[in-house]
Amino acid sequence: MSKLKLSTPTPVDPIDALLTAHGLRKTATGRLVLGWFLAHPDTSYTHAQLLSALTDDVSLDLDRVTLYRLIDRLTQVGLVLCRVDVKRVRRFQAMPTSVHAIPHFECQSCHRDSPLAGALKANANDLERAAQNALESLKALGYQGLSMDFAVRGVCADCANTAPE
Amino acid sequence: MSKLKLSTPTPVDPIDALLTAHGLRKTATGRLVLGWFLAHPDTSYTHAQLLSALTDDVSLDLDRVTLYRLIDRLTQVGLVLCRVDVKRVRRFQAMPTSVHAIPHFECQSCHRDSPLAGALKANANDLERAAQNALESLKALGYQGLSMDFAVRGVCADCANTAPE
DNA sequence: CCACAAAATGCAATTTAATTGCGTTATAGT
DNA sequence: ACTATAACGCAATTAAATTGCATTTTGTGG
Repeated sequence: MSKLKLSTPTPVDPIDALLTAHGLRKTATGRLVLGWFLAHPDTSYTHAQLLSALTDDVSLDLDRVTLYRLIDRLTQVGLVLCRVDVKRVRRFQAMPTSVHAIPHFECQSCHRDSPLAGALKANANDLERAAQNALESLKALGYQGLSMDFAVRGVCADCANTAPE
Repeated sequence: MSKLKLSTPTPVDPIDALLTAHGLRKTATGRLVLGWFLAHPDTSYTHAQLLSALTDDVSLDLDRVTLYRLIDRLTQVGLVLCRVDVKRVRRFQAMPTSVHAIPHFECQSCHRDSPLAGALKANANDLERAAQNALESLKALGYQGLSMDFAVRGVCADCANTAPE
């Protein structure tokens, strides 16, 4: 089998490609940070966690503010997903490519955030299907980089029982 | 028609009843604040908004910290719903009695938070039904004061089009 | 390859929501 | 009425995130 000449003589780094495709510059930190997110899909980090992870694991030494601004750029163009957790802290992760709604419960008494997969056994599938369809509709309308978050808030059974009556 | 003697000689204020039923004391501020929430269902307030609303409309003059702690108590027992908005600020409202999932979209580019009712025309009903069923399951399991929040995050069509390409 | 405008970086100072400590006052239960 | 406990008010503090500004790096056009 004969060797094929690559269409691009200089092989393109997929991360660089993403950066330029979204109008961002190819800086050392930009590559490392986006690389980190892509290497850890489905995991979300606070700004502080990300900062220490980068310094420890990638020995990237950058300023807090620089990281804030870089993350801002990444979220603005839809490469990174940002949500605010129950403790009012932003959490960042790679924008998922295929998404499902993962229902979770936030107890206002014990402040625990727990998945509802177990409690919703029967309904989970319906919910998932409805959510997927909704997502498709939005995509068709031009929305990009979609991620769903289905939250239920209240008082969990444990706290309700421990309650004053 | 003869007058009936009330079962409770001293008529019970519904707000007082709620307070005691949830193990809270009947203080002047507690009554006023819970009263305000119940008088404005489906409307959420930040701590600052609530504070000025109370001083302006009910001429209740209380300390910031006191309001924080009072709201904490009300949310802990499930009388008040607390969520964190996209600007990382807590928003409080009366815990809804009958709830539906109101899908909304948070754009990570323009930071607008818009309802998805329009965009989801076709899917809204399915989603609503699935959500309602899920809620019923949770109620049966002992969860209390349930409220749903269905959030979709990403880049809205407007921002995606204005993008660098 | 060089120059120059625009974007990215680092550091210091600041903003804002929310929390903690503590002495005082009001409420509930006996 | 009396007492333990919860609620209150004030001052000080915490923690995440933002802003301003001077300096360096990146992309682009000659």
